[in-house]
Amino acid sequence: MDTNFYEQVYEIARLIPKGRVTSYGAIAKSLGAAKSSRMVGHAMLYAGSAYPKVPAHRVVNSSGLLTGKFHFKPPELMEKLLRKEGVEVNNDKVVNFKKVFWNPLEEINLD
DNA sequence: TGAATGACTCGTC
DNA sequence: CGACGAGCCATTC
Repeated sequence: MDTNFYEQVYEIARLIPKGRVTSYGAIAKSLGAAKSSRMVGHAMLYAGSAYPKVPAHRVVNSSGLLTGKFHFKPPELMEKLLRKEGVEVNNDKVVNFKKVFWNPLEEINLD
């Protein structure tokens, strides 16, 4: 896919450190398209087809809710993976979201 | 080409 | 604090 937009999303998503999560808006913002947060979510759908695979489970909405968990093969996989990486998840939402939140804008350098 | 859709976000009630 | 509505943008039919 020459959809560079998605590629950028994957790039950011892949940069998400283990045990950390980020929001669609944050990724979109890092791409310079803060308003295209929805596209980030759509890109995540392609994540399964993308390679290397993208840790879509580390991407949640601005509230830390696992909005896209139902899109996983087993909807519970997302939460499972996050917990496995050390991210506490309760009621489909990330616990201490602010603490585990990973801001791409601060980590990524456009140098 | 116009209309519909979505793993979002924000402001109001 | 929870529910509702409108805005935004790229992709698809």
